[in-house]
Amino acid sequence: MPETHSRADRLSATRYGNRPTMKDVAARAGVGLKTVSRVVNGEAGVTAETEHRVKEAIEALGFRRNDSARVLRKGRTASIGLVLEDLADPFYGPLSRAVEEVARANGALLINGSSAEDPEREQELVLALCARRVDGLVVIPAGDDHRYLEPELKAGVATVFVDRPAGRIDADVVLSDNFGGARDGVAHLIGHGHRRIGFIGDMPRIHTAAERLRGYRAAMEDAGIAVEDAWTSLGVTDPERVRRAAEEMLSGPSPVTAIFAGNNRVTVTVVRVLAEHTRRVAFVGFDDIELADLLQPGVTVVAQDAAALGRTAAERLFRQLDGTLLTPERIELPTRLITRGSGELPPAD
Amino acid sequence: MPETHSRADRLSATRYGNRPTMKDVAARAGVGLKTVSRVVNGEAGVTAETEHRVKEAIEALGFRRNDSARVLRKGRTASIGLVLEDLADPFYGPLSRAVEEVARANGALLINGSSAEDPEREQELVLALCARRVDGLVVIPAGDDHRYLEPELKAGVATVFVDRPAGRIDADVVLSDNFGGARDGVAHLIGHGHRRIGFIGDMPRIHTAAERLRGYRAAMEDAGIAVEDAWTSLGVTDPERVRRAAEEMLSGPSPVTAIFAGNNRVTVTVVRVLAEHTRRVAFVGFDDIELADLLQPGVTVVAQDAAALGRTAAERLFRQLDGTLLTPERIELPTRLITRGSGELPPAD
DNA sequence: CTGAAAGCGCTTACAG
DNA sequence: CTGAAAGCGCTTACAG
Repeated sequence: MPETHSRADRLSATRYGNRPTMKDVAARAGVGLKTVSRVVNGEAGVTAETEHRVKEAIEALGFRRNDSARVLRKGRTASIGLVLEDLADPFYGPLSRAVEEVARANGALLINGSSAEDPEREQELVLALCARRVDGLVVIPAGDDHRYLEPELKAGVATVFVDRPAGRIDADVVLSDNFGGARDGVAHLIGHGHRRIGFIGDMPRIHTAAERLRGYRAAMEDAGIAVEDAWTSLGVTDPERVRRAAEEMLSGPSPVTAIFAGNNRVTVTVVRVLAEHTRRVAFVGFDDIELADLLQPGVTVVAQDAAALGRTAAERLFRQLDGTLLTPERIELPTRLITRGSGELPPAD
Repeated sequence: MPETHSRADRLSATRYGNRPTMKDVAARAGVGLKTVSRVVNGEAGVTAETEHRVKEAIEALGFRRNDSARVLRKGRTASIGLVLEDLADPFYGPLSRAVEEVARANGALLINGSSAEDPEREQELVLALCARRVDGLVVIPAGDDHRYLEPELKAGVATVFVDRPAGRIDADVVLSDNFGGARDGVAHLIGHGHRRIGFIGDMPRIHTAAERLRGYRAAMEDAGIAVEDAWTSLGVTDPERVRRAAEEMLSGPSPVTAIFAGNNRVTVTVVRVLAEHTRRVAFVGFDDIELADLLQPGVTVVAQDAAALGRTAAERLFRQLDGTLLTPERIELPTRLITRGSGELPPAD
């Protein structure tokens, strides 16, 4: 029969303080502290009879080892921190899950936090994680100066940056080929006859946004097309701003005939604007989005592999912790152009 | 000038053990341990001069308080655990983020884990979190027997279940009105003239799947329609199974004229199948999905508010920790029918 | 096979 | 205003 306890019961007990400890178990089983420790940790050198008595005491008291205390003594916490921009962004779901799986395979738990694209909040979070003595850190940085991490790195906190590089420190980084992906995507539009192509991206201080813009410019230059100021727009990716940017590019005397979107948030809004638009405008977006194949036309994208970014970063993190890895590296993962229709539309004029 | 340290340097230092401690700071500043503690924690009663000296020592040594040690002494860890099915599922992104925001507002960090819909893995994760002495737990359960949590609840670990109820224990739970939402969605199809309506859902052991099926049956019964066996299909939500289920319902001598999907994973696949289908089939899905408004026709859904689920649960968790909350409750959040076209199609015959 | 002592890095309770 | 001692719940190193 399961006993039931009212919440009042639970609270009357000063929480946490009155949980049974190894000392309580030892007293009840009539053995020494170290013997309990041996049984709890499955160490050898305990007679079956003693072990049995200890296990009974553990069961009877509802003992559960306090890993906080263990950690203090052992040095490693078996936990890693993941700092990203926004847990709610679909791009980070598969990335987080991949990091978690690698952590799990290495016996570690994952502490997660969103920086909300705020450098101060990033630093606050990272340092809170360091204070908890996480063994390692996977960081999608919001800021561009990470010298605040120097003492931590020196103290041995493993660190890998993902999606964007670290600023002003030497650290491992795993990212997508943002430049090449954007260049290919824009070249694809040019290949389909477009010359007036717009670029709408995230804030220029964000590394991926800057790189993708650079890719756009490179493709245009390769084709000998001079980019007009009115064709590029960088800024926050909220729907209102992106919508305005798209509508401006699409109006006026010589509107763009194609748009390249700098990330998934931008894509969602631009696709909406284009759906309301009468003239057909070609479109390619960076990042794949769900159901992109079912829209009319299907949405052509430059896809990056978010899970692979997370997996690669986490694996490097644990290799740092093993001591296998000695030199910080920059790893670039390829992107993939997926053609579905929107990027293959010819210019409307 | 930022110094740079090779990874080898960092590793040669026995990690973690050789971080400066308060004792080191005290020695360097020529003060007692308690004085350092006072400065670090911003407590009153330290002269400006002493404080200054301590701060200099902290800076020089790169001291960062070890919160693991602090936690051991204080009792509360200022961290909460969130166990969900799959971090990569877009339904859980906004939910996690909402839990994180509430945690942050209460000064707590979030430890995150995926159960992968496996009851054993859920238990393993939950107990690992308890061993870390998280202050509270937000659980989207995979299993249906949570008696293993009894000792933890008794010890004062705050706990709130979300999306699905706890099994065999008395605990707070926050969920959507799965029954009512599904019933309304199916009634909507019936209102548009459908009588042969299919239901494709998740595994029947999952509470939400069972409730939504019950809602489907209730709507059919209210309309006096006898449900044929071939019209319902429950099981894993991977694309192959769902596709097969949909195709079977749509073929044969008297196919369904409408389909109700039990969750977002099912919706994505069914919408794909219907897009390939020549005959027009009406559709309503449980859970909203991105870009649903841009498909042809727009996808009518029964939307639940994932962020509200997370926020409500986390807020209750902290109210438990305050001692404000005394009786476990079941909170049901309403769903909302969003009509976009697919659910308003008339029967094809 | 078993256990007493010391210590991990902090905070608490107390004394000066 | 300041600090020495004890203790949080474990593990480590050692002795029997």
